[in-house]
Amino acid sequence: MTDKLSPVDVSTLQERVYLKLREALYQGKFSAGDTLTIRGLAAALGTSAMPVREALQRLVAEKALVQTPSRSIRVASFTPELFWELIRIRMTIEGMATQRAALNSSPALVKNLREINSSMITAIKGGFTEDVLDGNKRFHFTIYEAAEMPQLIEIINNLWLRTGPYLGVAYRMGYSDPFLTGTRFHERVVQAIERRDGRKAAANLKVDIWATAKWFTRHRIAIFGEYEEKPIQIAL
Amino acid sequence: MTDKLSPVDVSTLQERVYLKLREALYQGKFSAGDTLTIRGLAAALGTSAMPVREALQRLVAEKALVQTPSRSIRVASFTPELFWELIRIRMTIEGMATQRAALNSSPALVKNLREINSSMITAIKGGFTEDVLDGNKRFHFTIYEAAEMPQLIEIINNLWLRTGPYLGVAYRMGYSDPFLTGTRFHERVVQAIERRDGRKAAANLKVDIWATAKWFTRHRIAIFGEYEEKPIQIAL
DNA sequence: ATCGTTGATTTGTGATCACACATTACGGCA
DNA sequence: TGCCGTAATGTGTGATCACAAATCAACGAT
Repeated sequence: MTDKLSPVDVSTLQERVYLKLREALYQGKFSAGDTLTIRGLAAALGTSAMPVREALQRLVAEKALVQTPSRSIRVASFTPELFWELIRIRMTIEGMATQRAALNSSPALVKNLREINSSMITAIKGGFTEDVLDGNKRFHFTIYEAAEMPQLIEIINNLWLRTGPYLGVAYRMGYSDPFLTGTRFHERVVQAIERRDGRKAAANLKVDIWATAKWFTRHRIAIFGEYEEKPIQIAL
Repeated sequence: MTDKLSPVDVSTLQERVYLKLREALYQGKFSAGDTLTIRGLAAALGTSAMPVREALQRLVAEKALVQTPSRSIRVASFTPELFWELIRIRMTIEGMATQRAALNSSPALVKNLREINSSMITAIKGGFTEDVLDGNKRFHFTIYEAAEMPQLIEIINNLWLRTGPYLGVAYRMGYSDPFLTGTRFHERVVQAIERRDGRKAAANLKVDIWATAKWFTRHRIAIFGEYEEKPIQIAL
């Protein structure tokens, strides 16, 4: 009898506000350097200041937002140096997760990854850019889940949140080429996972991350806020 | 004229409360599983509830504290699985930082590290356990600073905060043997950095982390809260 | 004795307000 | 026109309060 009941929503208002803002950041609805005000967001979301305030501070703690010395809250913006540092960190950490995932390889996992990847390809050809973004995220995190390291996934999630606005930029501009080349690396990752070759899997995944990042700087996408000094292009 | 003035403290109350709680966690003044109440801490610190509330939520966002489904806030406690996962993550990330630090090696850095390490040894022999803890942290972070990756340091800092209570346990018990063996690995790390051998440096640092963690489980230190189910001892 | 119930107390959440500081706009003076 | 005080507005911080949910204690029934 009781098993027919689905759990009711017991989340707090603060939590829902947090998720909403997080989602908006992921989708690049805010651009780097934007100032977010408590009262402004509270009015927009139809709540009081309190929940917004706590959600914002949580995002600041997660480094998705930054607080200026004058205590106003802005969307984090990168210098090229910080951007490439983050990419290097992602390559190391997500490479680690991939390596462990390969050890836990199973036919079901491989099949699942292949399906996601091919659905990505059709989404790219069809021009459904939002599906492409979603598929890319699903592909990566399906691997990371397979590593069975919950704390590591939390960390990776946080890193993605920081780079989130970037992919959103590509989405807005209608670009999808970096993802198309990405699917080729994805296939190589899957093949390595299939053979339980952790090193190869990690190596190809790192190339995927690197190639995508490289594409952004090659196209000089406006991801570096003008708030920072010296937005110089650097080679890896 | 104005250069004679030193800057005044412009930090917020919330920030000072946060730092105080963080420090307490580092020193292991709270034990795993303890419940922290807003009003209780506010009374103890002589502030209102507001700053405490925000400091606690920041620590929750950083995973130093956890929030139960009933929304009470506790000091995070580990299962052995989560503990070893964290150690593995630390080995990878801090290994990465060490590798890059070796590339930025300089005679000054090597000299500095040797001094810290030898001061650690005398602190151990003298029984100044607090200095030992401090020296160990200084040794590691001097290396990580040399990597010149600010975001990476933030991440490492957070990982140390999560494992913080543990070293505090050793401090309370008056143990210092894990640190004595640690200084031997430290010396090997320094030698590798001196030769700019990133791989060797990272490898020895990983062993240092692993050996310290191993010591804790070998001595069955009570680091795993009874709040969790199945606190089983596992081998790496 | 064990379990469920009831009541008292504690606790987190969210709203509202006062205040100090930051930011902006305006206006006068060089 | 350019610069600098000054007023006006906006904004984060911290305090306080109301409320619902959780926790704990005492009590009674089985």
